[in-house]
Amino acid sequence: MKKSDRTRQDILDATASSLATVGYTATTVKSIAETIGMQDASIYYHFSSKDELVGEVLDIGTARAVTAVDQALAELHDDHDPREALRVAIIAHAEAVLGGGDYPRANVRTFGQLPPDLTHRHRQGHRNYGQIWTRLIDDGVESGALRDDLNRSVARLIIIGALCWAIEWFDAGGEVSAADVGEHVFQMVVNGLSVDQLQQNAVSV
Amino acid sequence: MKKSDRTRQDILDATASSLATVGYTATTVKSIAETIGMQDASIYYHFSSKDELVGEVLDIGTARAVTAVDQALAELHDDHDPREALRVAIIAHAEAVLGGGDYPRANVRTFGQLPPDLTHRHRQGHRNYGQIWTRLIDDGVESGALRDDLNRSVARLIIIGALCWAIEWFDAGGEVSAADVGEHVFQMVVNGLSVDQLQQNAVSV
DNA sequence: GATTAAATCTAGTACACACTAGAAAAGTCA
DNA sequence: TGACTTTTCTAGTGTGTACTAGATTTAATC
Repeated sequence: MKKSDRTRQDILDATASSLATVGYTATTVKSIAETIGMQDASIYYHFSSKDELVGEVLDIGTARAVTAVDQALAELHDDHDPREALRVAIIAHAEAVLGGGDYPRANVRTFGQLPPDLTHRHRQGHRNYGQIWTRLIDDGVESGALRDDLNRSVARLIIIGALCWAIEWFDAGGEVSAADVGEHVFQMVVNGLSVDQLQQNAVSV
Repeated sequence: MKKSDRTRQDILDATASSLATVGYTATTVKSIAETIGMQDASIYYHFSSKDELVGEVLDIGTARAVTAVDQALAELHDDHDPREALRVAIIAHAEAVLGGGDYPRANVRTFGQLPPDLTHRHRQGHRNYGQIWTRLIDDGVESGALRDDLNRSVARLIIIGALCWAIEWFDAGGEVSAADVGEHVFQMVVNGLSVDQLQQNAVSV
């Protein structure tokens, strides 16, 4: 029993790592097996198919991303500014997807290249994740902290998109940290790049 | 001679359409041939390999995106606000990639799922495209219109990322147009979502 | 209309892939 | 140690892929 669980975990880890770095197609059962020093056929003792294995990795990935954001939000004070909640969530997402483990990265990296079955399987998970952000934006608008003249759904997708796409260019070993990327996204989408009156005053004070 | 050119164009079009909708792996030589009513082997009379064909499609895609943005910028007045240039470029990009033809869409859609050779082949094209945006941001910062406290490279990549990822959720038949998405990205990253003093004044006037 | 060139097709090859069947090995426990 | 279970391996199958060779048809030219 113990042996099986450990091997199973090794397979999941190797798959997550491969998906996160080379994507779905280049992640072959054979390459996974080689990574952990097994024959490819042995994988099928633990998982009935490649897609079941990949599906499980992606499930773990979404769960971890949700947990990371939820946890960050839970640490806020009760009377926080809605913008601060957005900031905390954005940075948590950035750290989970860019700096975190292979599982959330595998999720974002393989988005758009999965076979229809797997895409469908994770639709609900993505919807749940989206709802966290929907609530954050709704809170901001309804409290008067965020503008009400933009389409909230579009705004939500733009924020998530900016964060997800960062996986394509982010360099884990570079000078810019995952949290830095999150902070930049927050500064841009909430405060804006423009030098406006408020900010000019703030600087001159 | 004429026949060959037309067939060649049909192959390119079918490939662009397939890449834009189902991605690189699901775009097979056989499926391309079926789309235009040919045998798969006949493709090889016009192109020496799948990747040469795909490469040509992607070249056309980048060229069209660059042209779209350049053209939009060329129509600006000489004494335009740097923010207006950014706005025009963002909307042009959004329309080219979301509302435009299959070629630019194929580019974004297949990003991150191409074999190494093809990725390398297009690195220079992407770099050139990025420089357009680098200049736009530099102009904005140096003229004092945009904030100087953020990493310009990160800011550039976040803007492009938000636009590129939109391809994953944008619905061409929906209520929100490609230009709307561009306008939202501009409003968010330049003016920000936050209701600040300036905007409150503007509303109250 | 005959000759040549261009374009497409038929029929295959070779290979990588996910996956299977059954034998062999490794581990477990009396 | 010996019987049993769990795990892994060896050796394959079938399928889909990019791609090739050579015959065959279609179009252009004189």
